Amino acid sequence: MSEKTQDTRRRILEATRDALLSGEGAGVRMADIARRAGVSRQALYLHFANRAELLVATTRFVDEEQDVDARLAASRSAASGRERLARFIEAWGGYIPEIHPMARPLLAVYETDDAAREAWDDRMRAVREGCAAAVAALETDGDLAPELSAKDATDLLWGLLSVRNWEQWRFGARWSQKKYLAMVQRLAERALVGE
Amino acid sequence: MSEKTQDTRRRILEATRDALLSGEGAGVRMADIARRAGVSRQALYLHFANRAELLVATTRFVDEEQDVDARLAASRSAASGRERLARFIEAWGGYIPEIHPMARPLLAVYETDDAAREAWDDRMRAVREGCAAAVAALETDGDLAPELSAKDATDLLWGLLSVRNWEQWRFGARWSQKKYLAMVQRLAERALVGE
DNA sequence: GCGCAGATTGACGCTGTGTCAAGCGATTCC
DNA sequence: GGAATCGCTTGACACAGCGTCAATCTGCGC
Repeated sequence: MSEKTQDTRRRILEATRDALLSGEGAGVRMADIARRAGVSRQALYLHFANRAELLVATTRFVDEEQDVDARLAASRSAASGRERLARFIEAWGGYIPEIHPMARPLLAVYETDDAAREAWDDRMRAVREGCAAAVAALETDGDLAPELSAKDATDLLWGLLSVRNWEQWRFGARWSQKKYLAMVQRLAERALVGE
Repeated sequence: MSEKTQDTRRRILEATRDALLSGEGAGVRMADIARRAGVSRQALYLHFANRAELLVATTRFVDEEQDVDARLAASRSAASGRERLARFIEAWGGYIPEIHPMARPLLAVYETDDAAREAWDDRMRAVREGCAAAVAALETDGDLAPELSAKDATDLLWGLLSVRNWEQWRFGARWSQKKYLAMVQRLAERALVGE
């Protein structure tokens, strides 16, 4: 891959990100992206096999820009399990709004597009690992509700922190981001921590 | 509308329901439905303006068959607020699996199709009313967590009981329907009821 | 100057939705 | 018994958007 290749590729990714962020939402077409990148529609296919792959690459690109790993890692330094849980929710819940514009079109084709599903599931598995780590920390402290297995607690938390739930509460119920975070914190605490 | 018209319409609705139930999922095409109904593809358009409208009509049709209103109403006879909450979760949570095959393709076009969004939102508003009633009953008993307003509690419950959450826990986490119900019951109790 | 990589251009195939016009059989109306 | 009407069929078509292909162009390394 030459420097030029990398440059074009980058421009395409930025164009995709910007197109998605510009509010068009799920209706962003390959032709739109190409125009925005100042490149022919066919050039997109020289760099990405199809639309799904391009979307996936774009989420990864944005993840790197935003340094999501570092954000999620921050919760690791928490002193207690309960604090770690809170820090993780804060980190992930605060990150959702940033990736949501990218996530939306991906979710829109989730059912019909194998590549999109694969990519989304892959990212969500990473979130689940974060959930599992927080639950493990709780368990170590003896703070995990005794009636919950670690697996069930992880899945419970994972579900609470889903992007779909964020959409539901943020837009369906019209909660502010701040309120969303506060409510989910409270909910997770009550759901996972033993009395 | 003649008897024959009604008959054809009914056959189309049944064919749509069956096609959706037969596992094809969201990928059911107009042509498939027509073939199954033993009718020309164009006949579908004589009865329904477009695909979304047909899907919407099918969910209504199934709702009537299943008598969803009666199911949800059953919770109304509960003696206490807490029992009413439990009965409502049981009724709605138990109904989701039945309508899910119909709901899936509707949700798939939710973003792009106004009619579908309208219809789905309408049905979900009905669920929210059920949530609000359960929360009101809790409040009357003085069992609602004091830090929650009735509205927030309603939205919280509404979110927990969303179809997306059911999908997440049922398929993402691979919980059984029984486990889903038990977990959501526990979660709702802890989330809404004051100590 | 040669050759190749990266990009462009323009055309095409495909799928699935929705539209249109002509026609056909059964029922109804007088 | 003929005409009008209704419900449906048949076959063709337009359109959007994705993905593909072949031919061509441009610029760089050597």
